[in-house]
Amino acid sequence: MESSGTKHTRRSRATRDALVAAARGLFAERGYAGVGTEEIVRAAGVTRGALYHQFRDKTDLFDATVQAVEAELTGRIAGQVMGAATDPVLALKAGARAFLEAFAEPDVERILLLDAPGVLGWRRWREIGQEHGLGVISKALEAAMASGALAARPVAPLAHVLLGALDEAALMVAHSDDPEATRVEMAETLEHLLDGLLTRDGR
Amino acid sequence: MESSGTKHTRRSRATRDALVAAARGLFAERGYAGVGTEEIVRAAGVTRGALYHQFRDKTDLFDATVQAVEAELTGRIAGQVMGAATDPVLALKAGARAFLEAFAEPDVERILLLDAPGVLGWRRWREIGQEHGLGVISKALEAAMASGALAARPVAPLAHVLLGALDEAALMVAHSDDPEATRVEMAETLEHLLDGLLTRDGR
DNA sequence: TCAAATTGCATACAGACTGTATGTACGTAG
DNA sequence: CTACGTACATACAGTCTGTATGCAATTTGA
Repeated sequence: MESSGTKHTRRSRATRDALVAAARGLFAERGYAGVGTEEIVRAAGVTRGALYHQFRDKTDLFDATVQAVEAELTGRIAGQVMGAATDPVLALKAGARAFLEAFAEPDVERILLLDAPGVLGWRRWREIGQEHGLGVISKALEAAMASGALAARPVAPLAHVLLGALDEAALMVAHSDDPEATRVEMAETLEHLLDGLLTRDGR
Repeated sequence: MESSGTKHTRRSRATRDALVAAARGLFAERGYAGVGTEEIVRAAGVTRGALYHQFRDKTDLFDATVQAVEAELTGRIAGQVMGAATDPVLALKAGARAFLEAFAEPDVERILLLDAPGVLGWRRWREIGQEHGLGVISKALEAAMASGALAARPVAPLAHVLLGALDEAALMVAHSDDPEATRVEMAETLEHLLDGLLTRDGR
Protein backbone atom coordinates (compact mmCIF):
# COMPACT_ATOMS: atom_id res chain seq x y z
CA MET A 1 0.00 0.00 0.00
CA GLU A 2 1.35 3.44 -0.77
CA SER A 3 0.73 6.57 1.29
CA SER A 4 -2.60 7.50 -0.24
CA GLY A 5 -2.98 10.29 -2.77
CA THR A 6 -0.96 11.86 -5.51
CA LYS A 7 2.48 13.27 -4.97
CA HIS A 8 1.05 16.78 -4.66
CA THR A 9 -1.47 15.93 -2.01
CA ARG A 10 1.07 13.91 -0.08
CA ARG A 11 3.45 16.85 -0.02
CA SER A 12 0.63 19.11 1.05
CA ARG A 13 -0.36 16.87 3.92
CA ALA A 14 3.24 16.64 5.05
CA THR A 15 3.63 20.42 5.16
CA ARG A 16 0.30 20.89 6.91
CA ASP A 17 1.21 18.33 9.51
CA ALA A 18 4.64 19.81 10.06
CA LEU A 19 3.12 23.26 10.47
CA VAL A 20 0.46 22.10 12.90
CA ALA A 21 2.98 20.14 14.92
CA ALA A 22 5.37 23.07 15.15
CA ALA A 23 2.53 25.48 15.94
CA ARG A 24 1.23 23.22 18.66
CA GLY A 25 4.50 23.18 20.50
CA LEU A 26 5.12 26.88 20.24
CA PHE A 27 1.56 28.01 20.97
CA ALA A 28 1.52 25.74 23.99
CA GLU A 29 4.71 27.28 25.27
CA ARG A 30 4.14 30.98 24.74
CA GLY A 31 0.53 31.43 23.65
CA TYR A 32 -1.06 32.38 20.34
CA ALA A 33 -0.08 36.03 20.46
CA GLY A 34 3.38 35.29 21.78
CA VAL A 35 4.76 33.46 18.77
CA GLY A 36 5.03 34.82 15.25
CA THR A 37 4.50 32.99 11.99
CA GLU A 38 8.17 33.27 11.10
CA GLU A 39 9.19 31.23 14.10
CA ILE A 40 6.57 28.61 13.35
CA VAL A 41 7.66 28.04 9.78
CA ARG A 42 11.29 27.89 10.84
CA ALA A 43 10.44 25.17 13.35
CA ALA A 44 8.46 23.35 10.67
CA GLY A 45 11.28 23.60 8.14
CA VAL A 46 9.32 25.58 5.55
CA THR A 47 8.73 29.24 4.71
CA ARG A 48 5.87 31.63 5.34
CA GLY A 49 4.82 31.13 1.76
CA ALA A 50 3.96 27.52 2.55
CA LEU A 51 1.98 28.56 5.61
CA TYR A 52 -0.16 31.06 3.72
CA HIS A 53 -0.62 28.60 0.92
CA GLN A 54 -1.96 25.92 3.25
CA PHE A 55 -3.90 28.15 5.65
CA ARG A 56 -5.99 31.25 5.10
CA ASP A 57 -4.31 33.12 7.95
CA LYS A 58 -2.75 32.63 11.35
CA THR A 59 -6.05 31.95 13.08
CA ASP A 60 -6.81 29.28 10.49
CA LEU A 61 -3.59 27.50 11.46
CA PHE A 62 -4.58 27.90 15.09
CA ASP A 63 -7.98 26.43 14.31
CA ALA A 64 -6.32 23.36 12.82
CA THR A 65 -4.04 23.13 15.85
CA VAL A 66 -6.99 23.21 18.23
CA GLN A 67 -8.67 20.45 16.27
CA ALA A 68 -5.52 18.34 16.41
CA VAL A 69 -5.18 18.71 20.17
CA GLU A 70 -8.86 17.97 20.73
CA ALA A 71 -8.79 14.90 18.53
CA GLU A 72 -5.78 13.35 20.21
CA LEU A 73 -7.20 14.19 23.61
CA THR A 74 -10.62 12.71 23.03
CA GLY A 75 -9.10 9.54 21.67
CA ARG A 76 -7.08 9.08 24.82
CA ILE A 77 -10.00 9.82 27.13
CA ALA A 78 -12.53 7.74 25.27
CA GLY A 79 -10.27 4.73 25.81
CA GLN A 80 -10.14 5.19 29.56
CA VAL A 81 -13.87 5.86 29.85
CA MET A 82 -15.03 2.98 27.70
CA GLY A 83 -12.88 0.70 29.79
CA ALA A 84 -15.01 1.17 32.90
CA ALA A 85 -18.31 1.55 31.06
CA THR A 86 -20.42 -1.15 32.67
CA ASP A 87 -22.11 1.34 34.98
CA PRO A 88 -22.92 4.65 33.23
CA VAL A 89 -22.40 6.61 36.43
CA LEU A 90 -18.98 5.07 36.98
CA ALA A 91 -18.21 5.88 33.36
CA LEU A 92 -19.09 9.53 34.01
CA LYS A 93 -16.85 9.69 37.04
CA ALA A 94 -14.01 7.92 35.28
CA GLY A 95 -14.42 10.34 32.42
CA ALA A 96 -14.18 13.29 34.77
CA ARG A 97 -10.97 11.96 36.24
CA ALA A 98 -9.53 11.31 32.80
CA PHE A 99 -10.42 14.85 31.72
CA LEU A 100 -8.72 16.21 34.76
CA GLU A 101 -5.49 14.42 34.00
CA ALA A 102 -5.45 15.27 30.33
CA PHE A 103 -6.45 18.92 30.54
CA ALA A 104 -3.78 19.74 33.06
CA GLU A 105 -1.08 19.27 30.43
CA PRO A 106 0.46 22.57 29.36
CA ASP A 107 -0.47 22.53 25.68
CA VAL A 108 -4.04 21.49 26.33
CA GLU A 109 -4.38 24.13 28.98
CA ARG A 110 -2.87 27.03 27.08
CA ILE A 111 -4.28 26.20 23.64
CA LEU A 112 -7.71 24.78 24.38
CA LEU A 113 -8.68 26.56 27.57
CA LEU A 114 -6.95 29.93 27.55
CA ASP A 115 -6.38 31.04 23.97
CA ALA A 116 -8.98 29.23 21.89
CA PRO A 117 -12.07 31.04 23.17
CA GLY A 118 -10.63 34.47 22.55
CA VAL A 119 -8.92 33.71 19.25
CA LEU A 120 -11.56 31.57 17.58
CA GLY A 121 -14.57 32.99 19.37
CA TRP A 122 -16.86 31.01 21.61
CA ARG A 123 -19.07 29.75 18.83
CA ARG A 124 -16.27 28.15 16.84
CA TRP A 125 -14.59 26.94 20.01
CA ARG A 126 -17.63 25.02 21.15
CA GLU A 127 -18.31 23.89 17.60
CA ILE A 128 -14.98 22.08 17.63
CA GLY A 129 -15.57 20.81 21.15
CA GLN A 130 -18.96 19.49 20.11
CA GLU A 131 -17.41 16.64 18.12
CA HIS A 132 -14.98 15.87 20.89
CA GLY A 133 -15.18 16.50 24.62
CA LEU A 134 -18.66 17.94 24.67
CA GLY A 135 -19.93 15.09 22.56
CA VAL A 136 -18.48 12.50 24.92
CA ILE A 137 -20.12 14.12 27.92
CA SER A 138 -23.47 14.37 26.17
CA LYS A 139 -23.44 10.68 25.26
CA ALA A 140 -22.41 9.69 28.77
CA LEU A 141 -25.20 11.79 30.25
CA GLU A 142 -27.78 10.33 27.89
CA ALA A 143 -26.68 6.82 28.79
CA ALA A 144 -26.89 7.59 32.49
CA MET A 145 -30.35 9.09 32.09
CA ALA A 146 -31.54 6.17 30.02
CA SER A 147 -30.40 3.80 32.75
CA GLY A 148 -32.45 5.77 35.26
CA ALA A 149 -29.46 6.65 37.40
CA LEU A 150 -29.70 10.30 36.45
CA ALA A 151 -32.88 12.37 36.52
CA ALA A 152 -34.08 12.99 32.98
CA ARG A 153 -33.32 16.56 31.95
CA PRO A 154 -32.34 18.51 28.86
CA VAL A 155 -28.90 17.14 28.04
CA ALA A 156 -27.29 20.03 26.17
CA PRO A 157 -27.37 22.66 28.92
CA LEU A 158 -26.27 20.17 31.54
CA ALA A 159 -23.39 18.97 29.38
CA HIS A 160 -22.22 22.52 28.80
CA VAL A 161 -22.39 23.44 32.45
CA LEU A 162 -20.48 20.32 33.46
CA LEU A 163 -17.86 20.96 30.83
CA GLY A 164 -17.43 24.45 32.21
CA ALA A 165 -16.91 22.96 35.66
CA LEU A 166 -14.39 20.46 34.28
CA ASP A 167 -12.45 23.14 32.43
CA GLU A 168 -12.17 25.29 35.50
CA ALA A 169 -11.14 22.31 37.60
CA ALA A 170 -8.42 21.46 35.09
CA LEU A 171 -7.14 25.03 35.20
CA MET A 172 -6.90 24.82 38.97
CA VAL A 173 -4.89 21.65 38.72
CA ALA A 174 -2.63 23.12 36.08
CA HIS A 175 -1.79 26.15 38.23
CA SER A 176 -1.56 24.48 41.57
CA ASP A 177 1.64 24.41 43.58
CA ASP A 178 0.83 20.79 44.36
CA PRO A 179 -0.91 19.44 41.24
CA GLU A 180 -1.29 15.92 42.57
CA ALA A 181 -3.11 16.98 45.70
CA THR A 182 -5.23 19.46 43.80
CA ARG A 183 -6.18 16.84 41.23
CA VAL A 184 -7.45 14.57 43.95
CA GLU A 185 -9.32 17.42 45.60
CA MET A 186 -10.92 18.52 42.34
CA ALA A 187 -11.87 14.98 41.41
CA GLU A 188 -13.67 14.63 44.73
CA THR A 189 -15.45 17.93 44.23
CA LEU A 190 -16.59 16.90 40.78
CA GLU A 191 -17.80 13.54 42.05
CA HIS A 192 -19.72 15.33 44.75
CA LEU A 193 -21.33 17.45 42.06
CA LEU A 194 -22.22 14.40 39.98
CA ASP A 195 -23.59 12.54 42.99
CA GLY A 196 -26.00 15.39 43.49
CA LEU A 197 -27.47 14.74 40.06
CA LEU A 198 -28.31 11.12 40.82
CA THR A 199 -31.91 10.12 41.34
CA ARG A 200 -32.46 9.71 45.07
CA ASP A 201 -33.35 6.04 45.03
CA GLY A 202 -30.42 5.40 42.71
CA ARG A 203 -27.69 5.63 45.33
CA MET B 1 -16.06 69.02 49.19
CA GLU B 2 -13.68 69.33 46.28
CA SER B 3 -12.74 66.54 43.90
CA SER B 4 -10.03 65.02 46.02
CA GLY B 5 -6.36 65.44 45.29
CA THR B 6 -4.08 67.96 43.71
CA LYS B 7 -4.61 69.26 40.22
CA HIS B 8 -2.09 66.79 38.84
CA THR B 9 -3.68 63.73 40.34
CA ARG B 10 -7.12 64.89 39.32
CA ARG B 11 -6.00 65.21 35.72
CA SER B 12 -4.36 61.82 35.92
CA ARG B 13 -7.51 60.17 37.19
CA ALA B 14 -9.56 61.82 34.48
CA THR B 15 -7.29 60.51 31.71
CA ARG B 16 -7.15 57.05 33.21
CA ASP B 17 -10.91 56.92 33.46
CA ALA B 18 -11.38 58.19 29.93
CA LEU B 19 -8.95 55.60 28.62
CA VAL B 20 -10.55 52.74 30.51
CA ALA B 21 -14.01 53.79 29.42
CA ALA B 22 -12.99 54.03 25.77
CA ALA B 23 -11.09 50.76 25.95
CA ARG B 24 -14.03 49.00 27.51
CA GLY B 25 -16.37 49.93 24.70
CA LEU B 26 -13.96 49.06 21.93
CA PHE B 27 -12.62 45.85 23.48
CA ALA B 28 -16.17 44.72 24.07
CA GLU B 29 -17.05 45.34 20.46
CA ARG B 30 -14.10 43.87 18.62
CA GLY B 31 -11.94 42.07 21.17
CA TYR B 32 -8.54 42.85 22.65
CA ALA B 33 -6.53 41.99 19.56
CA GLY B 34 -9.02 43.63 17.23
CA VAL B 35 -8.51 47.22 18.35
CA GLY B 36 -5.27 49.18 18.33
CA THR B 37 -4.07 51.69 20.87
CA GLU B 38 -4.39 54.54 18.38
CA GLU B 39 -8.13 54.01 18.11
CA ILE B 40 -8.50 53.84 21.86
CA VAL B 41 -6.74 57.11 22.55
CA ARG B 42 -8.71 58.82 19.78
CA ALA B 43 -11.94 57.67 21.39
CA ALA B 44 -10.67 58.87 24.76
CA GLY B 45 -9.65 62.24 23.38
CA VAL B 46 -5.96 61.91 24.25
CA THR B 47 -2.80 60.65 22.55
CA ARG B 48 -0.77 57.49 22.79
CA GLY B 49 1.68 59.35 24.92
CA ALA B 50 -0.93 59.66 27.64
CA LEU B 51 -1.75 55.99 27.43
CA TYR B 52 1.84 54.87 27.84
CA HIS B 53 2.33 57.34 30.63
CA GLN B 54 -0.62 56.01 32.61
CA PHE B 55 -0.23 52.32 31.78
CA ARG B 56 2.81 50.13 31.34
CA ASP B 57 1.56 48.61 28.11
CA LYS B 58 -1.60 47.59 26.33
CA THR B 59 -2.23 44.59 28.57
CA ASP B 60 -1.93 46.84 31.60
CA LEU B 61 -4.76 48.96 30.25
CA PHE B 62 -6.71 45.79 29.59
CA ASP B 63 -6.07 44.70 33.16
CA ALA B 64 -7.55 47.92 34.45
CA THR B 65 -10.50 47.51 32.11
CA VAL B 66 -11.18 44.02 33.39
CA GLN B 67 -11.09 45.29 36.95
CA ALA B 68 -13.54 48.05 36.09
CA VAL B 69 -16.00 45.67 34.49
CA GLU B 70 -15.73 43.22 37.38
CA ALA B 71 -16.21 45.90 39.96
CA GLU B 72 -19.33 47.35 38.39
CA LEU B 73 -20.71 43.89 37.82
CA THR B 74 -20.18 42.64 41.34
CA GLY B 75 -21.75 45.76 42.74
CA ARG B 76 -24.89 45.19 40.73
CA ILE B 77 -25.09 41.51 41.60
CA ALA B 78 -24.34 41.93 45.28
CA GLY B 79 -27.36 44.20 45.52
CA GLN B 80 -29.72 41.66 44.04
CA VAL B 81 -28.33 38.82 46.12
CA MET B 82 -28.34 40.63 49.43
CA GLY B 83 -31.95 41.49 48.82
CA ALA B 84 -33.13 37.89 49.11
CA ALA B 85 -30.56 36.87 51.68
CA THR B 86 -32.76 35.51 54.45
CA ASP B 87 -32.21 31.93 53.33
CA PRO B 88 -28.61 31.23 52.24
CA VAL B 89 -29.75 28.70 49.67
CA LEU B 90 -32.18 31.15 48.13
CA ALA B 91 -29.37 33.69 48.12
CA LEU B 92 -27.21 31.27 46.15
CA LYS B 93 -29.91 30.67 43.59
CA ALA B 94 -30.71 34.34 43.30
CA GLY B 95 -27.04 35.01 42.82
CA ALA B 96 -26.85 32.45 40.05
CA ARG B 97 -29.74 34.09 38.23
CA ALA B 98 -28.20 37.52 38.66
CA PHE B 99 -24.90 36.28 37.28
CA LEU B 100 -26.67 34.83 34.32
CA GLU B 101 -28.31 38.11 33.46
CA ALA B 102 -25.21 40.22 33.94
CA PHE B 103 -22.70 37.99 32.19
CA ALA B 104 -24.76 37.76 29.04
CA GLU B 105 -24.04 41.39 28.21
CA PRO B 106 -21.66 41.77 25.30
CA ASP B 107 -18.82 43.58 27.05
CA VAL B 108 -18.83 41.28 30.03
CA GLU B 109 -18.86 38.28 27.77
CA ARG B 110 -16.12 39.36 25.39
CA ILE B 111 -13.85 41.03 27.93
CA LEU B 112 -14.21 38.90 31.04
CA LEU B 113 -14.95 35.48 29.62
CA LEU B 114 -13.30 35.27 26.22
CA ASP B 115 -10.28 37.57 26.16
CA ALA B 116 -9.20 37.96 29.77
CA PRO B 117 -7.96 34.41 30.38
CA GLY B 118 -5.75 34.41 27.30
CA VAL B 119 -4.48 37.97 27.58
CA LEU B 120 -3.90 38.20 31.33
CA GLY B 121 -3.29 34.53 31.96
CA TRP B 122 -5.42 32.35 34.17
CA ARG B 123 -3.60 33.23 37.33
CA ARG B 124 -4.14 36.97 37.04
CA TRP B 125 -7.66 36.46 35.71
CA ARG B 126 -8.73 34.51 38.77
CA GLU B 127 -6.79 36.85 41.03
CA ILE B 128 -9.03 39.67 39.89
CA GLY B 129 -12.09 37.48 40.06
CA GLN B 130 -11.16 36.52 43.60
CA GLU B 131 -12.10 39.92 44.98
CA HIS B 132 -15.29 39.97 42.99
CA GLY B 133 -17.40 37.16 41.62
CA LEU B 134 -15.40 34.33 43.09
CA GLY B 135 -15.39 36.01 46.46
CA VAL B 136 -19.15 36.42 46.45
CA ILE B 137 -19.68 32.77 45.65
CA SER B 138 -17.25 31.65 48.33
CA LYS B 139 -19.00 33.72 50.99
CA ALA B 140 -22.41 32.48 49.90
CA LEU B 141 -21.22 28.88 50.03
CA GLU B 142 -19.71 29.34 53.48
CA ALA B 143 -22.95 30.83 54.74
CA ALA B 144 -24.99 27.98 53.31
CA MET B 145 -22.63 25.42 54.86
CA ALA B 146 -22.73 27.17 58.21
CA SER B 147 -26.52 27.04 58.16
CA GLY B 148 -26.34 23.32 57.56
CA ALA B 149 -28.19 23.49 54.26
CA LEU B 150 -25.07 22.50 52.33
CA ALA B 151 -22.80 19.62 53.18
CA ALA B 152 -19.56 20.92 54.65
CA ARG B 153 -16.78 20.66 52.08
CA PRO B 154 -13.68 22.55 51.02
CA VAL B 155 -15.07 25.83 49.77
CA ALA B 156 -12.42 26.98 47.29
CA PRO B 157 -12.61 24.09 44.82
CA LEU B 158 -16.38 24.06 44.91
CA ALA B 159 -16.54 27.80 44.32
CA HIS B 160 -14.21 27.54 41.34
CA VAL B 161 -16.11 24.69 39.79
CA LEU B 162 -19.42 26.47 40.22
CA LEU B 163 -18.00 29.65 38.74
CA GLY B 164 -16.85 27.64 35.75
CA ALA B 165 -20.37 26.30 35.35
CA LEU B 166 -21.80 29.81 35.64
CA ASP B 167 -19.39 31.22 33.07
CA GLU B 168 -20.23 28.54 30.57
CA ALA B 169 -23.94 29.02 31.18
CA ALA B 170 -23.59 32.74 30.58
CA LEU B 171 -21.77 32.09 27.32
CA MET B 172 -24.59 29.86 26.16
CA VAL B 173 -27.12 32.57 26.93
CA ALA B 174 -25.02 35.18 25.15
CA HIS B 175 -24.83 33.12 21.95
CA SER B 176 -28.32 31.74 21.91
CA ASP B 177 -30.75 32.53 19.13
CA ASP B 178 -33.37 32.93 21.84
CA PRO B 179 -31.52 34.38 24.84
CA GLU B 180 -34.61 34.66 27.04
CA ALA B 181 -35.54 31.01 26.70
CA THR B 182 -31.95 29.91 27.12
CA ARG B 183 -31.55 32.00 30.23
CA VAL B 184 -34.51 30.30 31.82
CA GLU B 185 -33.24 26.90 30.78
CA MET B 186 -29.75 27.57 32.12
CA ALA B 187 -31.11 28.96 35.37
CA GLU B 188 -33.07 25.76 35.89
CA THR B 189 -30.04 23.65 35.09
CA LEU B 190 -27.95 25.57 37.60
CA GLU B 191 -30.61 25.28 40.27
CA HIS B 192 -30.73 21.57 39.64
CA LEU B 193 -27.00 21.45 40.16
CA LEU B 194 -27.25 23.44 43.39
CA ASP B 195 -30.12 21.31 44.67
CA GLY B 196 -27.87 18.31 44.34
CA LEU B 197 -25.44 19.88 46.79
CA LEU B 198 -28.05 20.26 49.53
CA THR B 199 -27.93 17.99 52.54
CA ARG B 200 -30.62 15.36 52.12
CA ASP B 201 -32.66 16.27 55.16
CA GLY B 202 -32.38 19.90 54.18
CA ARG B 203 -34.91 19.76 51.37
C1' DT C 1 4.94 12.35 -25.56
C1' DC C 2 4.95 17.01 -25.19
C1' DA C 3 2.72 21.40 -24.29
C1' DA C 4 -0.37 23.67 -21.17
C1' DA C 5 -2.32 24.17 -16.93
C1' DT C 6 -2.26 23.49 -12.02
C1' DT C 7 -0.18 22.86 -7.56
C1' DG C 8 3.11 23.90 -3.97
C1' DC C 9 6.06 26.93 -2.32
C1' DA C 10 9.79 30.86 -1.89
C1' DT C 11 10.74 35.76 -1.87
C1' DA C 12 9.85 40.51 -1.70
C1' DC C 13 6.91 44.08 -0.23
C1' DA C 14 3.29 47.12 1.88
C1' DG C 15 0.62 48.31 5.80
C1' DA C 16 -0.30 48.29 10.64
C1' DC C 17 0.75 48.18 15.31
C1' DT C 18 3.43 48.27 19.68
C1' DG C 19 6.67 50.26 22.65
C1' DT C 20 10.31 53.85 23.34
C1' DA C 21 12.85 58.09 23.17
C1' DT C 22 12.68 62.82 23.10
C1' DG C 23 10.63 67.36 23.69
C1' DT C 24 7.39 70.63 26.05
C1' DA C 25 4.00 72.99 28.93
C1' DC C 26 1.98 73.16 33.33
C1' DG C 27 2.09 72.66 38.57
C1' DT C 28 4.37 72.50 42.70
C1' DA C 29 7.79 72.85 46.34
C1' DG C 30 11.47 75.23 48.58
C1' DC D 1 10.94 83.13 41.74
C1' DT D 2 13.61 79.32 40.63
C1' DA D 3 14.21 74.56 40.13
C1' DC D 4 12.15 70.38 39.69
C1' DG D 5 8.57 66.88 38.82
C1' DT D 6 4.39 65.52 36.52
C1' DA D 7 1.40 64.75 32.54
C1' DC D 8 1.37 64.53 28.05
C1' DA D 9 2.47 65.10 22.71
C1' DT D 10 5.27 63.77 18.78
C1' DA D 11 8.50 61.21 16.19
C1' DC D 12 10.78 56.97 15.44
C1' DA D 13 12.39 52.10 15.26
C1' DG D 14 11.37 47.31 15.28
C1' DT D 15 8.22 43.61 14.46
C1' DC D 16 4.52 41.19 12.61
C1' DT D 17 0.77 39.91 9.41
C1' DG D 18 -1.09 39.26 4.97
C1' DT D 19 -0.46 39.79 -0.16
C1' DA D 20 1.55 39.90 -4.71
C1' DT D 21 4.69 37.93 -7.69
C1' DG D 22 7.80 34.44 -9.57
C1' DC D 23 9.44 29.73 -10.19
C1' DA D 24 9.88 24.75 -10.18
C1' DA D 25 7.64 20.36 -10.00
C1' DT D 26 3.74 17.64 -11.20
C1' DT D 27 -0.38 16.44 -13.50
C1' DT D 28 -3.47 16.65 -17.49
C1' DG D 29 -5.04 16.00 -22.11
C1' DA D 30 -4.50 15.99 -26.93
